Amino acid sequence: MPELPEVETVKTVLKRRIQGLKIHDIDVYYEKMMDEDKRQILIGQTIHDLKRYGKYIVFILDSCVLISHLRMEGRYFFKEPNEPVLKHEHIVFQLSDGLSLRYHDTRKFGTFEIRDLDHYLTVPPLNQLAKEPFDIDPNAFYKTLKHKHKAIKTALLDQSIIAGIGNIYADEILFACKIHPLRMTDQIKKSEANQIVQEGIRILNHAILAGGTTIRTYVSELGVSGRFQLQLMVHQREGEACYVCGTTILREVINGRSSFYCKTCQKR
DNA sequence: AACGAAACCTGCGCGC
DNA sequence: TGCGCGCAGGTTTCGT
Repeated sequence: MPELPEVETVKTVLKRRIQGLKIHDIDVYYEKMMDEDKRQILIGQTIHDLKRYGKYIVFILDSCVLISHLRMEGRYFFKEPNEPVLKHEHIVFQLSDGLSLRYHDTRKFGTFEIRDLDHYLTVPPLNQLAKEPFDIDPNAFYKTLKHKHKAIKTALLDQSIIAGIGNIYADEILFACKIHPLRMTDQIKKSEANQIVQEGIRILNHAILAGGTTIRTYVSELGVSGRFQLQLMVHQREGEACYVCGTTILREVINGRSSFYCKTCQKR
C-alpha cells in the first residue's frame, strides 16, 4: 500500500507515541507473520527509537531491531487493550503505557524481521536497499542506469537501484520529467537522470507534507495509515485528458504493474 | 542480466 | 443474488 511518504508519516506518528515504551506482551493471531521465537525475543524490550529506510520501518530495541514492512496494506492502530480484536489485526503489542499497538493487514503481505542491533544495515533486507532520492548522487544514479538495459519504469520500482518509489510515484515522476515509462535505462540522458532525482525529491516531499497535515485526523479516527490525498497527474487516470495537453492518458502493463502515461508529453 | 509468470493473501467492483 | 474475472500504492522466487 504505502510508498516512502506514507511510511515516513507512519514512522513519525509511531515514534511520537511509542518512543521509550516497553513491550509488555505480544498477541499473535497469524503465526506466519511472527513465530513464537520472534515473539519471545521482543517481549520485555524497550523501544528506544524508530527509523525509516526506504519503505521499511525499523524499531530500535535493547539488543536488536524489529524491521517492519507494510507491503500493500499494512497499517498500525492504537487501541485500548479491551477493545475487540478485529479480523485483520494480526499482531497486538501491549505497551507499557497501557495502550495496545495493533498491526492490521488485510492481505497479510506485511513482514516482521529481527536483526542484530550492530549490523542490521549490512545484512538483508536493508543491505540490498539503494539510497533514496533525497540521498542519492545523481551522477551515480545516471551511471547505474547507463549500465542496465530495462524500462525506466521498472528501474524506478527496483529498490536496489533507488529506494522508496512505488507504482504511483514512479508514474508521477516520469510524467513530471516527460519521460516515457518504456524508455530504456541506457537511453536516459545525464540531465534526465538528474531531473528524475530532483522531481523525485519534490514529489515525495510534497506527499510527506500532505501526510503531515493530516496526521492528527488519522491518529484519532483511522489509526496510523499514512494515507492522504495528493493530486495525481497521470496515475489511475486512464481514458481521462492529460492536464497539460489534453491527450487521453493511456494504461499499459509494465513489469506486471499498471502504468499510466501521456504519449504526447512523455517522449519514448 | 532481464523478463515473465507465479506466489504470498483478501476484498472490491464489474459484467453477465 | 451469485459467479467469475480483473484489479490492488510490494516483494521474492523460479524458469527461460
